[in-house]
Amino acid sequence: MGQGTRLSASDEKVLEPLLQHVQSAESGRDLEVEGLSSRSLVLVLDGWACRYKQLEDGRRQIISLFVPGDLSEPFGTLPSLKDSSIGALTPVTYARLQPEELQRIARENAGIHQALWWDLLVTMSMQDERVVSLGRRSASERLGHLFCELCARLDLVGLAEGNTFDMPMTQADLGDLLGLSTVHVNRSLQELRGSGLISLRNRRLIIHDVEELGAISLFDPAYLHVGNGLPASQPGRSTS
Amino acid sequence: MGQGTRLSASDEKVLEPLLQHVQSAESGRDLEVEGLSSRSLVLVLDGWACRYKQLEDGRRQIISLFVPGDLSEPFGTLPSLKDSSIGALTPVTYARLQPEELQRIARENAGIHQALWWDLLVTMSMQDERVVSLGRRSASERLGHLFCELCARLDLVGLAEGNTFDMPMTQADLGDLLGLSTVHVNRSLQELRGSGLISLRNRRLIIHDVEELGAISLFDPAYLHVGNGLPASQPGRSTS
DNA sequence: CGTTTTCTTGACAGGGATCAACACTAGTGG
DNA sequence: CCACTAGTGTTGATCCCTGTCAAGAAAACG
Repeated sequence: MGQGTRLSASDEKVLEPLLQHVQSAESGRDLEVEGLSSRSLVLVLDGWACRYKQLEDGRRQIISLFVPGDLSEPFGTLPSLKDSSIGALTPVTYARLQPEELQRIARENAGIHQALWWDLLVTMSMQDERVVSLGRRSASERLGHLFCELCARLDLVGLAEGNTFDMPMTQADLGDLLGLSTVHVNRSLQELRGSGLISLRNRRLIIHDVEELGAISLFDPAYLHVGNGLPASQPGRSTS
Repeated sequence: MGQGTRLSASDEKVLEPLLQHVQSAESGRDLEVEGLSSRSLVLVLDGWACRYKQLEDGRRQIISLFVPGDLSEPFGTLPSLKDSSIGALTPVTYARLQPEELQRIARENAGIHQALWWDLLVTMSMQDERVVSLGRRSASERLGHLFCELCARLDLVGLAEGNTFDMPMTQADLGDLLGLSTVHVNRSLQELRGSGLISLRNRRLIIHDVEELGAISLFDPAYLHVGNGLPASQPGRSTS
């Protein structure tokens, strides 16, 4: 999932039964709360959500972002990534899946199985790249890098028109995601606007010069693994 | 792997054949280089290594740390985490594994299979926690948090004596791992020493007050998932 | 419309980076 | 055993990126 484009039409049909428990949540609500022992998976259908951790003193860090098509836990079955919460950044429509159900389907369907491994791979790669951003990129580089990544991700699910797309995150949310204060996000954003690289009005982002924005933020799309197919082998699939 | 303690003696025996291709590398050398298409897995037997990315302008970010017992790629088979390099932080002895080989063993041995999933889970949890550190913790909090984590990890593989253990990383390495400059690492280290929380001489670290160090760095060991067994179900293992 | 959230701006403080020496330590070879 | 060298640790001085506080403008919303 993540990039469902990789799934064939018949694959998608297999997933339909999963979409029985469709729910929705308003912006700011939690879909899953930290520490809850029994957790289900969340497949975001519409809106943006995130996984985050909150420190005792209130500091908050968003760990990963979910746009439509994204699955909350890579491979849909690491039930113990539960020391973080899942929150809605906008009003969200989502399907709540039972891990066992997804596992059963994956077992019976090679395409789905591969797609899940691919999703896991991309998720981890993005996580790596986020570490690089937080550790070594400046504020505006982080923003530029994020926008380039989002443009690519949203394009895969048909939510980007060229280099324009909806970016419904609040500046405070961006700060929590990129490890910056709200005020500094605002100023860095203006810097990017000032250079003519982007426009951001009414929650709509236009990247005027993707090449240049990617260059200044040291963005190398390789880590998203789009275009290249699946890696040769995946483990765990013992039935042929 | 990761925390091999979870493996029974018979499990360990199964792994022995993997240890045929044992190699070693001097400090600073790369075990695997970014971009190389065919990669094998690295199981660290002795010494410390890391996975890192280097930006075009020279900035370097260490993404994860490998101590003895650690496997370079979670589940041993995400061959495309290859846009990063693996480097030796100290002289390292390691086994080079073929992904297919490990997969075969995992398929035939439930214990190994579970251990690999557990390793993947812990790896991802640590990665999450690193994101929180880089995004929201101050310099000395990051150091304190790292030391607490290391103490727990090394203890699992018998490399910690109480709260004392070898910490062979250079201050420059620490900077690259925690997103700080070398100089600032030095100063933050002195701050921790000054508070009487730690001693660090001759590459040997003593944590004098783990409780306190954990408290000031907002360290919550839950994410390491030690003590609690494996989560109820793992995917991908379709043969019973 | 008023109310609340979000966005902007300014002034100021501070954590952390950078540059540049200098002190140690350890390994090298004579 | 003693220079000699290279890498690492330590310090000081200085700069600047980013955080904090606070208040006003602009949107979003019921």
